[in-house]
Amino acid sequence: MGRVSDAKERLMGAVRELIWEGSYGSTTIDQICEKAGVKKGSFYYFFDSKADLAVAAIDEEWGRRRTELDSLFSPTIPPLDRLRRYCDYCYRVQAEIRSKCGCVLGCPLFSLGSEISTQEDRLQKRIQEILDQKRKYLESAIRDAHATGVVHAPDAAAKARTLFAYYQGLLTEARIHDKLEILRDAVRGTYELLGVKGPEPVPT
Amino acid sequence: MGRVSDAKERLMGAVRELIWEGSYGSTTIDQICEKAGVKKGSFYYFFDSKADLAVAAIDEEWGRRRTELDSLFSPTIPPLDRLRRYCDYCYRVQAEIRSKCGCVLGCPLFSLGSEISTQEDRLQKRIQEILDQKRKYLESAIRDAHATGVVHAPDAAAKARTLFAYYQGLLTEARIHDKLEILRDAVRGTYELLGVKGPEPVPT
DNA sequence: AAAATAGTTGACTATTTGGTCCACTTGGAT
DNA sequence: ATCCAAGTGGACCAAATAGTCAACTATTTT
Repeated sequence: MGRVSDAKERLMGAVRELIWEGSYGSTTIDQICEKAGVKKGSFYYFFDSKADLAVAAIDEEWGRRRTELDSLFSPTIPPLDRLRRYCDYCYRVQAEIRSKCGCVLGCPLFSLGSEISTQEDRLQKRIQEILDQKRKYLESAIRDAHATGVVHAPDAAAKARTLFAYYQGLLTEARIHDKLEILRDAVRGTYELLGVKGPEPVPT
Repeated sequence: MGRVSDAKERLMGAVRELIWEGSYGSTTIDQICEKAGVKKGSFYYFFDSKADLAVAAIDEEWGRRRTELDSLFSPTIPPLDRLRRYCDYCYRVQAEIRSKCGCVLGCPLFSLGSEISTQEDRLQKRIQEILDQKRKYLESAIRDAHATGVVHAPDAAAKARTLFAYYQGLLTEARIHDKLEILRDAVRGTYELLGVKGPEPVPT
């Protein structure tokens, strides 16, 4: 009933782009509204604040990403292949964003989480939760790899933390140096970190 | 000749603290001036802008840090010990900052570099340079470790990039989750990543 | 067609912010 | 002692910013 609108979605899209391309602190509500083609009155009709919008925008995006990760990390795929394909996926995502906006932008959640760690409690909590969920994908892949005997990782959770820190570090380095090629190391680094026996697969 | 002052130093100290505890985008010139006990007129007497001050503040701090790193990574120390001691050092620094301001804050350069990657070109360049220099410490330790035969790392530069990404990822995770204990993994992760043969030393 | 609901608009306010200006003060060199 | 370079203070400005509000419009329900 009543009028219908996609202004809410446009606002979420706008804030995602602005934060990812720039930063949370440097994007203003006016900018968000302009990019979304929405007046401030409507902004405050849908959201209480920038932080409120950011939480909603992140949740929406995570819903989409999760289904992609679910398929990348499907238990039907050999565990090491999951990791290899995840590295490829990250590379492709970054390559795409670079060709679209001219810069490598890294992981939006990690950058945002780092930026606002001491501010915006609600937002921070949500980011922590999502990052924890992302790490779970690695953890189960590593556990399966251990069970298969292809790597030695009796403590899959610990290895996953290590691998996750490495991935996020790499992605952030790619952002800081605006260099896509940095991500080319991901597969090799993964294999080294996991101590994979046997020849490394050819990079794709 | 003329009047003397440490206002410049106070401003650099203030901006460092504010950016580290919060973020670049969220710290205003007014805040910096207040924290430093300096009026805006004096601010603009010494610096052109927030970015200009940030560059100066970073350079000054790097000068101090470098001498500490030089001693930590002294070639007279066995290469793996250098890395172990560096991990300890990072832990101590973070523990200290936490007891001082209540939060784990991670690596200020890395967080800042990620935040402003698409803005503030001059500042960004400087951060890239310093991060590159920091990585060199790891690189030479790894090269020495390879020469000693204690690890197999024919491409020391590549290994250093991997290890550096891991460290920075870990530090940023510690900031995001405000958990010091995350850093406890650093030594183990280092050994796994380098594929160190032999028993891991007891954690300190 | 009327009423109720959902969303839009633009004008408005108050505050914060970056930045300027210049008279003034302070301390060292002569 | 006095001159003058180095540094200070604070008033002031314009723009940017967050946030409010009431009148208005469009769509669905009855």
